[in-house]
Amino acid sequence: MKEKELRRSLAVLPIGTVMKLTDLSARQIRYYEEQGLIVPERNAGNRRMFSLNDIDRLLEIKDYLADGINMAGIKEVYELQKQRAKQKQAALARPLTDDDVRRILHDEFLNLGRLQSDPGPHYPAH
DNA sequence: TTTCTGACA
DNA sequence: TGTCAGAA
Repeated sequence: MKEKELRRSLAVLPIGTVMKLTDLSARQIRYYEEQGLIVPERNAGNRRMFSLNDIDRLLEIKDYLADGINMAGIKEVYELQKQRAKQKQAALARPLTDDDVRRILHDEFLNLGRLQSDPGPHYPAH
C-alpha cells in the first residue's frame, strides 16, 4: 500500500491543471505557497509542479477559507497537524495516555472557534 | 502558449 | 485578490 502514497506524491501537474481541478486562481495558489501552506516542486523551467496530495491540500485550504478561517488560522491548523504527526510517532514507543488524547481533542475544538477570520460577523458554527 | 515574479490605477 | 508588464 506504499505505491499509492508514492504516486499521490508525484508532482506532475502544472498550475493550469491545478486551477481547473481546484477552481482557485493562479494568484491564490501562488499566495498560499508564499504562506507556506503548500510546497509544490519546481521543474527545470522553474514551473511549479503539483502532486495529487497538493490538490487535496488546496481543496482543504479552500474549505477552511469557506468556513471563515484565515491564513494564520490555517497555518496553525497545519502546525498542530505536524505536532500531531510527531506525537503519533512517539505513540509507537509510548502509547497515548488518556491525558494526551484529552489535550489533543481539547485544542482541536478550541481552535475552530478561535481562528474565525477577524472581519466576519457571521457565525455558521451554530 | 503557459507560467514566473513583482507591483499597484 | 485581480491584473498588468516583461521575461523565459
